[in-house]
Amino acid sequence: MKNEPESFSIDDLERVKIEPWDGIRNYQVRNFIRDKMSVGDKAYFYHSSCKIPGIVGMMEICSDAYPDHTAWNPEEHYYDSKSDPENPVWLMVDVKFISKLDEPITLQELRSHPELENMRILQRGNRLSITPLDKHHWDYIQKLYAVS
DNA sequence: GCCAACGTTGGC
DNA sequence: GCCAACGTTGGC
Repeated sequence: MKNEPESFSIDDLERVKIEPWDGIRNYQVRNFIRDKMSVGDKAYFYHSSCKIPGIVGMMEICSDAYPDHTAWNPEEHYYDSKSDPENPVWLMVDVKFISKLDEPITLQELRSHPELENMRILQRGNRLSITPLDKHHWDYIQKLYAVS
């Protein structure tokens, strides 16, 4: 799950422990959190659009998908007139902090492992802020995680 | 700041 | 339904 650390970082999550992952405004990503995610699933937190992009920690999904109310408020940056309480187009999930890496697993490092080359987040042109991970990719990164 | 890649929008 | 134009993402 990607986020720009300037808006919300792993340190922020460590501080608040649980956070609604709001602001999803892409249908593929919405369908993914709605249909494929379950409470108890784990996710890597990835910092994007920053000096050293990469995996910085781990978290757990701790809610089902529910309406993203920030889409209803014209004051909000992610306001979207298509969505309202009667017809909530956009959804979010709550995530819970698990751990933070002392040293991030950088994008550069991820790319250096041929075992990971098919990971969605590493594909050219991938723009989805949340991407599913194959189990073998998750497990492989777990090994990198253990030594970071 | 640049630019490739992609999703969305809207005219037709 | 097509597709050009536009906005956004995100690495570099």
